[in-house]
Amino acid sequence: MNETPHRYTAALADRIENAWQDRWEEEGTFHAPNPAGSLADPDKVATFGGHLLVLDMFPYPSGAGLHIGHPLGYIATDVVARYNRMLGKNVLHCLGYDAFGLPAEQYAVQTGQHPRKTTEDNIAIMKRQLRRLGLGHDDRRAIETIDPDYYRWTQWIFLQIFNAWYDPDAVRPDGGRGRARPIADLIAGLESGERPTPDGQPWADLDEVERAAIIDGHRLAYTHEAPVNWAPGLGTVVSNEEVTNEGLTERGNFPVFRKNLRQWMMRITAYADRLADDLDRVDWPEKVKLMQRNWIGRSQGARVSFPVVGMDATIDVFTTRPDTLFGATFMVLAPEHPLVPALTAPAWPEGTKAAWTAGQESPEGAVAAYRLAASRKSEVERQRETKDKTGVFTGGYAVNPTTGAPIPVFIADYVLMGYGTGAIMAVPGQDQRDWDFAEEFDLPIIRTVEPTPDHDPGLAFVGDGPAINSANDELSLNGLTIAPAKERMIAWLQEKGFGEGTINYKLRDWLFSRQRYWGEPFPVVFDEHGIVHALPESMLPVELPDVPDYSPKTFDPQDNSSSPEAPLSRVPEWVEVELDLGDGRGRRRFRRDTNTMPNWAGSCWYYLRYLDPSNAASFLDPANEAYWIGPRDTPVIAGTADPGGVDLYIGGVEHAVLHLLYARFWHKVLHDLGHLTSDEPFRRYFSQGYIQAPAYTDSRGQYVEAKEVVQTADAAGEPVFTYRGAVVNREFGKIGKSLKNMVSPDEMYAAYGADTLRLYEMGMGPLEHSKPWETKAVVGSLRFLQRLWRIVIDEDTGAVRVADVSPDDATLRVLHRSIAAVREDYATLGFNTAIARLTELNNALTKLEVVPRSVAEQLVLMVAPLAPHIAEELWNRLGHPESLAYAAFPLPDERYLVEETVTCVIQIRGKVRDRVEVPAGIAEDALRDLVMARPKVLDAVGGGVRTVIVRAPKLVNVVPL
RNA sequence: GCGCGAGUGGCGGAAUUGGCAGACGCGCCAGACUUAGGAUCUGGUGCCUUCGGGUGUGCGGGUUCGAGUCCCGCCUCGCGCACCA
Repeated sequence: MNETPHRYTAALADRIENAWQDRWEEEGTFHAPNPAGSLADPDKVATFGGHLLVLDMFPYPSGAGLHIGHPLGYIATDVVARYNRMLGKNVLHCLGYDAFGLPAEQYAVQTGQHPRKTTEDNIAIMKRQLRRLGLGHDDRRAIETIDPDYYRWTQWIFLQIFNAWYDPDAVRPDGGRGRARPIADLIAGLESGERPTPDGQPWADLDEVERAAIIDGHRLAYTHEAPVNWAPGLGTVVSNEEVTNEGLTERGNFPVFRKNLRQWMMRITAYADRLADDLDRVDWPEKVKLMQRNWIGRSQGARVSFPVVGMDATIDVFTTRPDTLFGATFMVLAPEHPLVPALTAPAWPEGTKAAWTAGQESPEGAVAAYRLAASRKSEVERQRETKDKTGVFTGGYAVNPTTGAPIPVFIADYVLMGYGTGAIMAVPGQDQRDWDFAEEFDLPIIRTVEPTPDHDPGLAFVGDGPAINSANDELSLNGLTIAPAKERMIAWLQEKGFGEGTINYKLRDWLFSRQRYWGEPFPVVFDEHGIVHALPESMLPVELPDVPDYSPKTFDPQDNSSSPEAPLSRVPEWVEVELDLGDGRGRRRFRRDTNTMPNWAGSCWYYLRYLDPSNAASFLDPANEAYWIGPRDTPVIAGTADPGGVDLYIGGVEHAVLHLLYARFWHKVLHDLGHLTSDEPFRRYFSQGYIQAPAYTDSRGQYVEAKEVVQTADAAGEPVFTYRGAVVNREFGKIGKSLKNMVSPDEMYAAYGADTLRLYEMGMGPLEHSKPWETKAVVGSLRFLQRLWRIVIDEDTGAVRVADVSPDDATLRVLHRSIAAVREDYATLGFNTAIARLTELNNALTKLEVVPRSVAEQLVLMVAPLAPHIAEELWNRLGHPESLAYAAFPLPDERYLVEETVTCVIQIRGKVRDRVEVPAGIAEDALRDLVMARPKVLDAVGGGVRTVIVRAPKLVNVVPL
């Protein structure tokens, strides 16, 4: 230790890193000036050559602190940010905290403290851990969603949405149709009679409650009584997006039941088309675009009405295959379908088959039993019992409009109430599910598409082919393939009034209220008629009151008879208020809403507040919006209109259909209402991989503490892992408490320093890949920094050891090739290859007796985005008192990028057999002559030459006869 | 089942338009320094080999002077969706 007192060690790194972090903070090194508002510095803005907004996903401060997987994306954005500052751009990079929500509340309940206390404690821990990483954040913009100055604007945005409706006919600036408009426009239209009321009654004749119902039926945020996802074990309802495909809550894995409750909804379905279409205008991973498209689930088809026999009613279905309507031999309704009771016949009609009755005396008994059984099943059970078709006959019949034939109507749980109309026309010939049901219940099967000759006669035919058995007196589809047959059928349905072409979506409206304490209160009140009133802006924020007990009322997770109880309902003095809403009606008594917003609310717009964090007059100054995220002249996707938005958003793929969809929706509403020039929030999104760490299971399959596992090798040299003497099994998985494989960044800071950790995480492999963490490999990154240090600093004396000499030609070539490659790699997020190139240069300089100052300085500048502290320190010791944060990134000199001579590879029959140094500009003929005279070539072509391929100057391939 | 992505040394991973496979790092081997080394430094390291060479990018075919890269057919793994009408 003593012999090299100035070696770069973890201890030295610790001193250097802390010192630079202090200096950056004192000098406000990473403060990005705004064009307008409280952070404005227009003169400084003008000094930059362009601007860049890089964004990390909004972190949630967990109680456990960070693990080494968390910083991966933060380091990557920091490298991009630092690199772009060195290119002369005004770079905005900051980080705030998403602090409302379930986990904080659960942690608070567990520890018996107020969620504000635990949340703030957790933020403090996370801030310390992240500061130690040396991220170049503008700390003036570190917002927190729980801050009333922030959620005041979350509530304000909610009111914007509440006070808006979607006008599908309004023309947008981009020429498309459909946009949000102020609700006042709708009311004015209703008042003037320009817009009729739904049932045609004059507006003036309606009472207050009736009017409110009509208006609320159009609002983009509305309360609605409908089946929602109720999780008794969590004590709250959750959105569709928060239910896993196993029918469990994303948080906590609690069973979810459908329950009719009045809840806040967001009319995201109004934006379904734009949310799907505009994916074409953003630069996102195809995989994530696909996930959103699947979630929106747009499908083209037709709505068809089937008259019910003996009733003045129709069963409406949605189908993507109207061309197969002639083959519809029965219908199936979801058990919950509202028409079921009316359809159910008093007695089994003539022709009822035994299999249709489930052994019951009457249709009523059969239907009731089946509906009861279906209602008792949780989502999990319904998902699990796939394939086996069950159902019962209602005793009712509907008429196939093409044939006039009565067809039986069944209920079955393979038809879901939540999709389409909750009813289907069953076409067993062309749909395997219907085929299975038809076989099970002995129903007729009519093929209406000619199957291919090799098609299994025991299966439905879903492929394309000519229509058969598809004609009546007015219409014949026979011979047509699917696409024209659909067209013809839709035209006929429309003409006859039986249906029309339509588009169906899987996307449902967004359930927006939660029965929890730790969230934003709704900025609304209800009057004595139950009518919702928005609070005037002057009453914002509606602060979250203290409650005697903030823990949610939870129930047995399986108890679907329970109902949610919001903690805010425990403070009647807060709930019951007397207010003057400024509507000219004076002080009146109201009830506040005891629900709170989901934590998606705060994270739906945080990136907007980053742009103008302390604006008290507005959520965001338009000048700041236009500057940072306004649409660009050069579109991010060629051939489309640039949507504007964040330049680079890096984060995990887990929010592909949650946060990323919700944020796009809010952004579009705010755009429609004229608050934003951009119409997408994130013009470029990059999905990072995960860091996985080894986890170990013992003989019982239990996870054991990974830190205590010892690795040895058996006789064959294969690794063996033992825990307290017992052999354990290694696997790789997500880092965390559950797998007992936590690795904290604090451990890495202590053992190696932050720069080493940064370098290691960026060097592991492509950012988008998931890759295994290996603590023992981190030393490679430390060695890199030690060599870098040694290039500049004498390890014995601590003196700067570079010399003011001119670099030799070979060194200049390595240097400039590195500069060109590293620039390219930084621009494309290829950090692992950038590090490889820097390592090569570093190793080349290590071998020099005398290191030229100019080369060392350029290396230091190039390393700076990755390992900023050591770079700043070396830059400083090299005699530059200013921070290198805004120093110009090295430029490659073209002269050193072209080689004078290159190694030409000589292949014989495609195999490398010889090499020769040739001038880079050698002519093809000269090279051929030179190569053909080589002894190895002469040996090989004794029998004559078939052909010679010359790719001057790098390759010649000689093919002998 | 449908869709998407990926398979390269012991490991993580590199390879413009098809043109020297394995950059860079870990590990491993040898050496230096050292009382010591799980520090640091230097060199080596795909596999096989009779040391000439042979062989090699999941498997099988194809195109080409030449294929990790392009085409066809499989296999395996990962992710997403899934009774979506």
